[in-house]
Amino acid sequence: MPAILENESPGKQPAVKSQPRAIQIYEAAARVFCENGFGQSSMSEVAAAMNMTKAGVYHHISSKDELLFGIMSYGMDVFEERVLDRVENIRDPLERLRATIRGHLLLVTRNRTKEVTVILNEAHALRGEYRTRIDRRKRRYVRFLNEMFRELQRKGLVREIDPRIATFAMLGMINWTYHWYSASGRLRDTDVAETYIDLFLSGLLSHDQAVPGETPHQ
Amino acid sequence: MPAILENESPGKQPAVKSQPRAIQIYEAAARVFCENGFGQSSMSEVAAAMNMTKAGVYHHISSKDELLFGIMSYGMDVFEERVLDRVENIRDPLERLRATIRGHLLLVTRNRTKEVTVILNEAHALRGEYRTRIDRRKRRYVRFLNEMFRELQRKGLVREIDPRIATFAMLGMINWTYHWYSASGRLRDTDVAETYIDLFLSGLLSHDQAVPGETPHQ
DNA sequence: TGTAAGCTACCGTCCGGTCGGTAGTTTTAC
DNA sequence: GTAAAACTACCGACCGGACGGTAGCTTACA
Repeated sequence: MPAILENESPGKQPAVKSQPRAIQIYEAAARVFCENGFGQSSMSEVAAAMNMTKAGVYHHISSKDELLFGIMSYGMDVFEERVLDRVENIRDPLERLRATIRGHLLLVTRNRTKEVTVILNEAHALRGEYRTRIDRRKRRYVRFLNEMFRELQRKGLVREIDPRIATFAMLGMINWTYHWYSASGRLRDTDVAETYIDLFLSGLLSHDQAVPGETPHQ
Repeated sequence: MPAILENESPGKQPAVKSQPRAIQIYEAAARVFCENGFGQSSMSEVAAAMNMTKAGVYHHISSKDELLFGIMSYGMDVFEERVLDRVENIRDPLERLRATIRGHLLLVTRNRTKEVTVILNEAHALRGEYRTRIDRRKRRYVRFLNEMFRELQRKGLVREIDPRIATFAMLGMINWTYHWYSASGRLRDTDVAETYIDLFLSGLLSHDQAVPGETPHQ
C-alpha cells in the first residue's frame, strides 16, 4: 500500500490506481452534460450514467452547480498540465505557437475526456464565484497567447496584426472543432492540426499573390 | 392557430408593419435563452421578458421546443436573406469569400437579433425532426463554402488545402466571436471583419518568409 | 358581435436535494 | 488477537417547489 493519502491537499493525485470516485463522476457527468446540455440534464441521469442512485452521487458532491464547477476545474487541470505547462517554456516563439495549436486541438478532438468540451459549451451556465474562478484560468491562457503574438511581432517573425484579434481567431478556429470533428470520420485529427498550423501561419492565398493590398482582378 | 411546423412553403413574412407578435416573442426569447441557456430558462422568464403571462405566450406558440425551433428557423431566415442569398451570385470567388466573411461576422457581432447566437449555442438542445430540419439548412451553407474553396483552387487562386478543413476553420473563427466580442469593447466589428479576411487569406507570417517548410531558427 | 390576444388559476410531473439507515472496511483500545 | 467504534460509500423513500402546459374567462377592437 502506497504511503499516505492526503486527499485534501490541492496538489496532484498520484493516479496510480483507478481514478478516485469524484473524478469518475466528473467524467460520467461531463459525458451526460455534453450530450444533452447542462440545463437539460438531470442529476438522476448523471447517477444512471454512474450506475448509482442520485443520493449516492450526492455523497460525493454538494450540488449540481458545484459538480459543473468541479468538471470545469478538472478540465482546466488537464488542459494546463497537458498543453499550457508544456509549451510555455519552448524558446522559439514560432515553434511554441505550433506546439500550442497542435496540443490544444488534439485535446479537443481526442474525446477521451469530455471536460474540455463542457468548459467550451457551458461557460454561461456557471455563475458567481465559480464563474469568476474559471474565467481567471481561461484568461491566463488568453494572456499567454497575446504575449506570444506580441513577441513574434517584436522579433519581426509575423505581420503587424492586432494580437487580440489573432488570439481570438486562433481560439475560435480550434475551439469550434468540437462542433464538427468526429474521430470516426474521414479526417485524421493530426492532419487537421497540421493544416490549421499551416493555414493560420501562411494563410489561404497562393504564395505568388499573397499581397496584403487589393486583389488582382482575375 | 399559428403553428410553426406548417410554414415550410410560405418562407418569408411580409414584415411591413411592426413585427408580428410571434417574431417579437422569438426575439425576446432568444435574448433570454442567450443569457441563461435554453435548459436553464423557464417559459415564465420568456413571458416576463415580453411583459406577458406564460399563458399569453402559449397563445402564440405550442411548446418550448417548438419555440426554440421557431427562433432558429427565424435566425436561419435572417442569415440566408442578409448573407447567403446576397453573396451567392458574386462572380469573383475571392470577392465572394471576402463578402461572406464580412457578412457572416457582422451578423454575429451586431446583437440586434440574438437568434443567430441561439443557433450556435443551443444546437444540441434541438431534437428529432426539428434538429434535422435546421441541420439541413446549415449544411447548405457548409456546401456553399466547400464549393467556393474548390472553385478557388481550380482557378489557382488559393493553395491546395483540404476544402473541408478550410471551411471549418473559417466557420470556427467567425462563429466563435459571439463568445468574446462586445459592441461596447475597444474593438470595432468592422475592423475585426477586415482583420479576419486578411488573416484567413494571407496568414500570420511576414511575407518575406511565408514559406511552407521549416522555420528559420531565430 | 365575432375573434384574436390576454389573463387568472390551476394541474401533474419531475427536479434538485435530504434523511435515516446499512453493509463493509478500517482504526482504535486493551 | 479481537471486538467495539468510527468511517466510507451507498441506497430507498421522500420533500418542497418549480416547471411546462392547460382550461376557461375577459378584454379590445374590427
